[in-house]
Order: sequence, then structure tokens, then C-alpha cells
Amino acid sequence: MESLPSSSPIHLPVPLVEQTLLENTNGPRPLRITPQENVQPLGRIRNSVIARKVFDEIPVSDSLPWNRRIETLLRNGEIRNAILTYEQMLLRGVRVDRHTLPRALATALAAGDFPLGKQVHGHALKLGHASDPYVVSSLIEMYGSLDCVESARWVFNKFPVRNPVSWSVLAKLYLAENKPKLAVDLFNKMVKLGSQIDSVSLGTVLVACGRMRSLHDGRYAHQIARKLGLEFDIFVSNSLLRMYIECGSLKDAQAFFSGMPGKDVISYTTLIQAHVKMGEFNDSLKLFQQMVSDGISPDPPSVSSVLPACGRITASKCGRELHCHLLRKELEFNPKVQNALMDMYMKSGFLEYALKVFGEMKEKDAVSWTVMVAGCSLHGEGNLGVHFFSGMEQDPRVDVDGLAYNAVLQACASSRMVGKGKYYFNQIRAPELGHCISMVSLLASSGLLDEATAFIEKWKLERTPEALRALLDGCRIHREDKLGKRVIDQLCDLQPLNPENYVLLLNWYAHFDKPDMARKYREMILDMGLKPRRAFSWIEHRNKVHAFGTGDVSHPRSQRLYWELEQLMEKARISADLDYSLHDVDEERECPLVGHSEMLAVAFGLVSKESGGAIRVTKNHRICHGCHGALKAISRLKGREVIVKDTRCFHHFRGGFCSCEVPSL
DNA sequence: ATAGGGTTAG
Repeated sequence: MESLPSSSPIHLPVPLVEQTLLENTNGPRPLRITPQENVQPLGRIRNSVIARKVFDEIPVSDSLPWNRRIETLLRNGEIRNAILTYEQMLLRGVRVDRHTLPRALATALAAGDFPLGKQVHGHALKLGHASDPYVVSSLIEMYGSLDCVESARWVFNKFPVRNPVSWSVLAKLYLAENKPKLAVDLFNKMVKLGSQIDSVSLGTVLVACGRMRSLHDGRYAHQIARKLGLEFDIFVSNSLLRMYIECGSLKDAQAFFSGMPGKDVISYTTLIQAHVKMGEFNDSLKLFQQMVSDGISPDPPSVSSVLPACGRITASKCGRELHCHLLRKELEFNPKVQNALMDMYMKSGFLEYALKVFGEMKEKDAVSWTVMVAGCSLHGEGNLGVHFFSGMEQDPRVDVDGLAYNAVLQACASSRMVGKGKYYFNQIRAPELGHCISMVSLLASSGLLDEATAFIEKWKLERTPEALRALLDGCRIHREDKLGKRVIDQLCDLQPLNPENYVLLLNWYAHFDKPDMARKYREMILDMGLKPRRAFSWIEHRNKVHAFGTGDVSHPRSQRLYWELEQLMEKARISADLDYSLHDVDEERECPLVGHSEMLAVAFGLVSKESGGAIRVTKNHRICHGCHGALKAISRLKGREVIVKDTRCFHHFRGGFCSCEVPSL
């Protein structure tokens, strides 16, 4: 019964519609069924003969089994067979009724067959069902998707059926054409006319308001929803949440959310995602926890929306727990979830886990590859990153886009592969700002400072802070103090309200023994009321995150930590207060190395974590140069891997070396 | 018996 013969172009054999039927209409595209469309190709008949057997079992006197059959086939995606069934109904004289027509129209839509859709329209007219509300909304959808939204509008206006469904269908078509204003206007007209409004039409207009970022229209729709008692319909509530978020009012969204009587996994996911987008990672994790304690079981979308938060703050434990949850509940590991997991592992410092998830993926998409390339650069594994990029280039199913190129440029920068980087840069058709910044970073960190400067001029990046910062990095690595000073000055000019630029400047003066100038700029920062970010480092231990500031003595084990560090510094023969580098934190220069936040966090790890696993620390600034040297020594002395994530990359300290340095340099 | 809708990663 299920295996029907398939044949190429199917045309309906029965000419139910005469041309004249629709001739006197004034639609934007006259509905005209040309005689050719009703001509029956010979090949068809043979197929019908074969098909006949299959249909012989279905009684011709009853439409119901036929309608059901079309419905089932359509649901299973057997569109060709659905068309054949409709055709057989006509051939055998089965009554085509109000239930048949919407399904036939849906079939035409699914097949992308506009001539067929027009024919079914003709059948509807001939049979007197063209004004049936179900038929009308199916017609609107069919015309809108297969022809154009204007002809859908024409159908909408032509028939007096104005129920919320036909309105929603038309509004959705406007949205698909990116004309949210028209959808909103239509809604307001409906309200004025006193038409019935239901939860779906509200949901649709709220999408339109969000698309337009129109808080005004959104609030109006909210009012209407409240009046109709539909405000807390879960679909409407979730649409309202989304609308407030898209209109940029997280406040309204939160207020509404807290008043929602029944929140579901979508409500939570919507808000979690909004927090993640705003960089409020702790809040998004809290919400996720609240969701779980509300008795809502996380589903794949909710997990993938909170995973980015785990990767960006010190919450790798949460990320791993989420991975376990997915496994335990046997939730679907779709590409979105897997990509989010890989990215989380990369950003939490677990390169091997990311590799493992990647290896288990059946269908790798552009995101999967890019996550791997970018992740490798983050860990100083530039060669491996380039290797993945080559894999991506060889995969015919994925498109190598701008983000992928940016990732490979960063991979080249992380391992100072200048030649490869230039090669890839030249492959990019229209380089964007991000690509250029990565190139500056590659050239500058490779010590090609003149070339980097020339590149900045060529691509007119003199006023792009990120490009200047990339250049400054090169100056720091290669001790180009004069150029460095010029770049810092430029940054201060460019962003006079960014306190971190003045911190760079005052530390530059302090470093070159000009304490008066340093003091002058420190006072200036205070006078201007600017607040530079203070330095903190975090480390996870037994379900807790321990935070350390510069010179912090507030931790209960502080004394032990300082003692431990002093011992280590002595053993490593590093003078505890020697400081020979530029900082990007003001206090760090004054504070002896053993008081730097990353050192305290690492010391805490050394004294608290018995097993030989890696010690993982996160810092909210660049790691200080002195600490970098000291941690190399500590990794060697303790025979233990120390991993520090700073604002630029991961530093894997192992046996006296760091992954961020290229041996030959 | 039939039509329309909200959440997921680089």
C-alpha cells in the first residue's frame, strides 16, 4: 500500500476549472489555469493504472479514509503519494469535501507546486468550498509561499473570512518577507474591527513587535492580551518575554517573568539566553538552577543556551554536570548541543574533552569545525587548529565562512605562523575588520612590528582600539617600548573614558622610572571618577569557586598560601618583588609577586588539591609577566600542570614551559 | 477528523 510508483511531473487529470472562473477578479496576479496544465501526459496514465490497484481497497463512497490517507502521507513526507491519492479521488469520483481541500492545498505547498495549488483553488471554487474558513487560510498560505504575499493578501481580502487563523497566516507571511510593520498594522486593524484575537495571533504580532524593536507596539499587544485574559497563556507569555528581550528591555522581561504563574522550559530558556547575550553569566546559571529546582527538567535547547555561560566563567563543573545530565536522561545529542559542549570544554580548558565530543559527532557542521579551530588557538595549539581548518576545507558539506577564516588566522597568530596566516588572509574574498585585527595580532606577536604598523595604515585601522591593542601586545612581547608608548597614547586619545588605557600609561611611566608621571595619571583616573577593573583570579574546588584579589589576605588559608609561595619562589630563585614588565593592573606593580591574584589562586590549588591533576585558574586580566615566569618554574618544581586562563588565551604551564610561547622565539 | 505559533551552538 505504501510503495506507489513514482513518475515525473504530475498533473491533475480532471479539468475541474474553466478559465473563466477567476477571470473577473482583480488580484495582483490573475488566477488563470491554462489549458496545458490540464493536459494529461501519456506516461501518467500507465502509472495511474498501476496505482489503481493500491486504491481499489479504499471505498469510493466515503471521503474520510481518503482524507486521512492524504493527511498521513503528508505527515510522513510522502508528498508525491499524497498528490497521487488526491488525483485518484478525482479520477474515481470520490467526493472532494471541505476536509480534502486544505490537505490538498497543503500538499501543493509541500511539493512547491504552484500550478497544482491553483488547480485545487479552482476545485474549491467549483465545489463551493472556497469560502470555508479552513480552505481560505490554506489558500492564503499556499499563495503566500508559492507565489507572493500580495496574492495572499488578495485572497485574504477577497473572502470575508477574517478569523484569527487567516490573519495569523498572513502575518506570518509578512514576517517571512521581513515586513513586520505590515503584520503589526494588520493586527491593529483587527483589533479596531473587533475581530476575534487568539493566542496565536498575539504570539505572531509579538514576534513582529520584537523584530521591529517596537516596545510601544509590544506594550499595546500586551494590554490587549491582558484584556482578553490571554496574558498568561503559556504561548503568549513566552512570546511577551521574547518581545521584551528583543526590544531591549530585559527589565520588563524579568518583571513579567517573575509574575508568570506557570513557567515552562521555554520561558526559562528564553531568559537564560538573554542573560548570556548580555554577559550576565552568573545570572543565567542561577536561572538554570532555579528552573531545575522548580521541577522542570532541562531539555537540549535549555542546556545549549546555558553552556556558553559555563565556558566563560569559572564554572566548568556546571558544564560537565550538564554533559552528564544529557547522558543520564538520554537526551538528544544534536549538533547544536554538541557544538555548545565542545565550545564550553574549549573555553573551560578541557581540550581533550572537546576533541572527544568532536570525534563522536556524526555530522560536523561549520560551527563544529570553527569551534575546534578557535579552541586550538585559545590553547596555543596553532598547528592543530590549522589541521582542523584543512579538515573543514575538505568537507564538501560545509561552507568555510568568515568566522572560520578568523579562527584559522588566530590559530596562525597563536603559533606565529606568518606565512600560513598571510596565505589564508589572501584567500578571504572580502576581509572584514575581525580578519584584519587577527592579522595585526599575527604580525605583531611574530615580531614584525613594522609590517604590522604598515598593515594598520593600509587597512586604515589607526582608530580601531582592538587593532592597536594587538599591536601593543607585540610591543610587549618584543620589548618595543617606544612604539608601545606611542600606541598607548593613541589608545588614550581614542578612548579617553576607558580607565584601562591610563593604567597602561601610568604603568609604562612607572616602569621607566618616572614615578611623577605615574602618580599624575593615577590621580587623573581618580579625578575623572573612572574605575579600572580590579584584578581577580578564581579557582574551583569542591563545588565552590574561590576568588582572590591582588594582595588578598581575606581567604581563611591566606597565611598558608603566602608561606607556600615564598618557599617556592626561594626554591626557584625568583626574587619575590622583582618586577620588570608592563602591567595592565595598577595595584599589581606595587604588590610583590606572591600577592598577585593568580599566584594566590594557584597556591590554593597546590595546597588543597591532593591528586596530581592540573590546577586550573581563571584571571580577569592578562596574566602578569612576572607571574608567567614564576608559574613556569612552579610547574617544573612541583611536576604539576598549571593552567591559567587569562583574557587572551590559556597558559598551560608544564615542566617549565608555557604553551603560549613558541620555542624558537 | 481538517488551518496558524514560542526555546538550541562558532
